[in-house]
Amino acid sequence: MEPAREKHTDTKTSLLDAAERLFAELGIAGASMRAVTRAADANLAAVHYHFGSKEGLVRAVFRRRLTPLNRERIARLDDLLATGRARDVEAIVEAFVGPPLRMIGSEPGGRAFAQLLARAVQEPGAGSRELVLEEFREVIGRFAAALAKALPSLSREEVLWRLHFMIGSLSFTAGLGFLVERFAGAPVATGDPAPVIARLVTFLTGGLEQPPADIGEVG
Amino acid sequence: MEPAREKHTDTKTSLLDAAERLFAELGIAGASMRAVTRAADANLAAVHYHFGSKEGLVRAVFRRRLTPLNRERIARLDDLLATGRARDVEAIVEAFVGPPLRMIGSEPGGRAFAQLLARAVQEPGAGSRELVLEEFREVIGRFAAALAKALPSLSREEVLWRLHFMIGSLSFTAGLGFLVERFAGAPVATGDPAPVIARLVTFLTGGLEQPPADIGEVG
DNA sequence: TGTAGTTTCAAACAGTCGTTTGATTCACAC
DNA sequence: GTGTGAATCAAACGACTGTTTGAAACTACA
Repeated sequence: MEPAREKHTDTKTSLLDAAERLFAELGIAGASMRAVTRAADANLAAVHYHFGSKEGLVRAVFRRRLTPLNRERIARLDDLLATGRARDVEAIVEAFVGPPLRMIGSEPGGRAFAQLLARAVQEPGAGSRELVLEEFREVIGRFAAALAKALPSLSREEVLWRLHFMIGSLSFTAGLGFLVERFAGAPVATGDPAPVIARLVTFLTGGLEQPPADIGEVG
Repeated sequence: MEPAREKHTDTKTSLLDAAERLFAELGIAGASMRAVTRAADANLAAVHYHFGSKEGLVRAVFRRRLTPLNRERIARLDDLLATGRARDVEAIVEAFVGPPLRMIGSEPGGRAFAQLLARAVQEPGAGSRELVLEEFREVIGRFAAALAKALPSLSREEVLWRLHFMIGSLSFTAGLGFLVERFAGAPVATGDPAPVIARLVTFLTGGLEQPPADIGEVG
């Protein structure tokens, strides 16, 4: 009755790849299981056999990339702290935004997954938001603490807000380079994310290093 | 055969209000017309009578708020340019992010619409992305030009990228304050968006005023 | 070759989707 | 009253949704 544990992952990964791509293109709600299984050259019932339900497939798609991604972020942060660069804001920012943006250029389904991830945080239903937030909890906590130490003039609340703004820029950028493409005609260099990372790190570092905002006076 | 032009807007606005709320809560694909018409105390066929189709309803929901919102942004920018504050980056930023964030606190469905808008830019299908981008075209162009003049050390491409990052932070913030709420327990002051606006303006101004990123060296 | 267990398959399940229809009700001019 | 077009209504359309079923195909060990 129970499906095999870690054996023939052939159709399983085919389903994950197809789901990743179609979820990104059509949205989670918009990608039907028939479309996913057709794209994966698998039978309609294969999803329920391997993942139990559509929601199970969604969770598996996210976990496959999100867990190692956040592991890399934390490893990079640990490396910074171990080598005495705990006050290097730019390096901390790079450790946060670098891995996901590099994933876009390196791994095959990276771009699709980045789009999917950017949308999932705000997309309701399917429990994708809760899952993503749970996967992010440790990373957020670690980087918030690191930024608080690197920017001692900021209150903890201020640090969290700026981390929030930072995630916003990253999410928007990871999701699409469309805005620049669309409004500038600038041929965004797909494949090499290094310039985008450099620009984003510069921008975010400037914002993080600002003196605390004066929120006393209300217009 | 043709529906009346600008007459009984009663059920029409009821449908718009209900659709705005449900689209934000459940997503555009997730909110069925049956749910919308039930929430609006209207007949199922009312949507097709007044808006032609679900896509027509979606477009109407966006247009109702987006057009005056962008008009206000441009009016504020014009005011800045007319009063000799063309180099005041902080004021330009405020003119861009202030109106949508203030809308959240002031108008009844403002919060729902902000959520909806934040998602629509990245949500595929239903043509909502194209519609929103079209509504934003003029605003993006105007603010890109203004920022380019206020920040003469930046190339046009660099300005567009930073505007892109800026929109990302704004979109993420307008969509939800959930991150700060979730990870800090900080009771985000709903109703009064002034502190959030002040924090965001400070952050973005710091990022915009950074010297150009060195994208020559690739790690 | 026999048999147990994993995986795949076609077919159907009940339910929901957006849309359409044709009749009915309503407001208002004559 | 009569007539006219806007507005609302219940009911149904075909298509599509996620899920379930039970049999068939396949693999591997005896």
